[in-house]
Amino acid sequence: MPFTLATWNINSVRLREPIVLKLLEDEAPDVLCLQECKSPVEKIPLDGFRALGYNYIVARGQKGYNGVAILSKIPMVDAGEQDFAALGHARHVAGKLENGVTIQNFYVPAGGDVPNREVNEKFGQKLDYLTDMRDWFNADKPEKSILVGDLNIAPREDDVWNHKQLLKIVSHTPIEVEHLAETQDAGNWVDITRQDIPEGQLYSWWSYRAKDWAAADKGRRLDHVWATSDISNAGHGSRVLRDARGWEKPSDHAPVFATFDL
DNA sequence: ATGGTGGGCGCCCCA
Repeated sequence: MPFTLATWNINSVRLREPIVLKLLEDEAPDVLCLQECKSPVEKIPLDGFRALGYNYIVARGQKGYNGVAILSKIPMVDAGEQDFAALGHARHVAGKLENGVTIQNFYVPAGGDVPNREVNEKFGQKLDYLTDMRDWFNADKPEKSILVGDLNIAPREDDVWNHKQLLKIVSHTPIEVEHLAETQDAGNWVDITRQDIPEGQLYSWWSYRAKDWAAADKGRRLDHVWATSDISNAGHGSRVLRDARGWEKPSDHAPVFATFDL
């Protein structure tokens, strides 16, 4: 059975309930993973999602910051969470679907402005978060799993608008890219988006601070869809719904899609 | 070198 999944950093699920509903109505993915919900779980507006058939929902939240959720039309038979790097943040939730696939949904710390853990605690927390992910995957190798989320790292030269100009900018520094690669290797994860779209510039985030985000097109690919190597061949049809960045009251991220024939 | 915008919360944090 083929199923389609999307991941979207929504930057407040309460403020942007209308565009979440629009995405679910227009595109109808079987599974939608959200990050930066910025809401306690009990204040997430679930009724509208349920009315569209997303009856299986797991979420983790806290007041004002972070927060992740998985909305699914496919029954979920198990759920879990991990507090990587012991930050006490709602940055991870996992759900096992009835079809045997496990979804890992992550919101990796952004890491602040200065790429030096000696002077910027947040950068150290970001690296530690990735190291903890790596160790977790090494200790318990994932199988038949899909990892999605805002990983806050654009690893490839063509994942950013200007590689040289961003080498010292948090999200594209070599040490972050190295940490991400170690995490990816530890879980035998395959980058499905780049398996499908191997060539060319590809972004999923554009800053709010640009006068005209589309004209400037100074984007970064921060949002990812990975799959374990045992199911990576089933992945296809990846795309970034760039249009959503131009919707009414948009998130600064666009949704990333992939389809799996399993 | 800097400031630009946006969300949540409440006199400032975070992205």
